Amino acid sequence: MLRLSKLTDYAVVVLVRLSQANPGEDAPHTSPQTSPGIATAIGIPEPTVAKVLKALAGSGLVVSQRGARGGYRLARPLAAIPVSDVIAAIDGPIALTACVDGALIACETSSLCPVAGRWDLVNTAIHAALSAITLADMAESAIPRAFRLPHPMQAPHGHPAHIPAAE
Amino acid sequence: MLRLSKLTDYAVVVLVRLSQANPGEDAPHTSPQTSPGIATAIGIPEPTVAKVLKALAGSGLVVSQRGARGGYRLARPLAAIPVSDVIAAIDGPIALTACVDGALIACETSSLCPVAGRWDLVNTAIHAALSAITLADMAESAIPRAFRLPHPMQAPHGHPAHIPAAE
DNA sequence: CCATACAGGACCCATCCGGTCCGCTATTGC
DNA sequence: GCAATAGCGGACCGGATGGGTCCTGTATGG
Repeated sequence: MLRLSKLTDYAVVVLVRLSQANPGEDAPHTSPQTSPGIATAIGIPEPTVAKVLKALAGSGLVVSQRGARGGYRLARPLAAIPVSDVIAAIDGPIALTACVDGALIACETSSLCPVAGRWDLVNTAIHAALSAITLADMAESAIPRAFRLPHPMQAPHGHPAHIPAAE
Repeated sequence: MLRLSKLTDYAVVVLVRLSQANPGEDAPHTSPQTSPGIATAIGIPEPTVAKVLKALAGSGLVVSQRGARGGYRLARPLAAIPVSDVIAAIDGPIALTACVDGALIACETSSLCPVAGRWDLVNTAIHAALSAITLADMAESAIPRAFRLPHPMQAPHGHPAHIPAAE
């Protein structure tokens, strides 16, 4: 459950990649990265990357430069991008059910609304949890696990830490 | 995004309903409620309610009594049931992406795994947030809003507080 | 003026989920 | 002991959603 779209996952990868080739976020004169370039770098089909980038640009997470020598650039450093923003950019606003607060019209029509509880209570909690985690936190594991401090968490499992080597 | 299934919503309604006709949880001699009875009470098709009840019973949230005069009863009071349990019972374990920790085989095969971040970080945070909210918290709004204490939360909007009157 | 690269659509297909139905088993009451 | 009740477990189907692709337009730089 709570399945978030694969696109969101891609978005994180794209944003991290964007930050990697953008050493100085305060240096906007860095040449932007093209979507085909990013696609080949991270091993995701280009149209999909383009779609993700478009959504990201629409939400203001990245800035786009049209025309030749155009491309995308991070609008904010990773540390200033909570995952909630990424999710909202790709999958739409964070809401667990359709009957959150905008669907009261549908609730009015049916005399007995099957909603017994305030799901927005849950929504708020989830949004808060998601806002507390930034992309910088998630990107921390993108570096080889061997170089990371031994955390008291579970042993290394899964995630071969996305290798952008096959560029 | 973060769409949780309608079934989960139903599960909450069913559980709340179960608690309503179970005034004393410490009195197990109360006659259980049948799924068709609950279905007509809350206005949800019986097969669907039955499916929800089955999943709930499988996860131990409710106890079932087979045979004639059988039915379902709450295994725990609402205050002891976090929403995370309900979600896990209906929608399966709480995990945002398919590549959480069991899909490392698929990650090994592809040389470049599109996962740049540790989503389980997010998963853990969400699980914690969801575990902190119990059904009792959500059921609080099932009673008429006018009778509730003035909370510093947002103004009353949506959710006509599920009316089980059309029984 | 042309090549590049984003913008914004439409579009198709696989998958999943909500919903229904069937036969089976267990228990109670007559 | 029989029959009715009610949960159990599965299969099954249709609609909706999302992942993925493609095409046309537009803006920019050489």
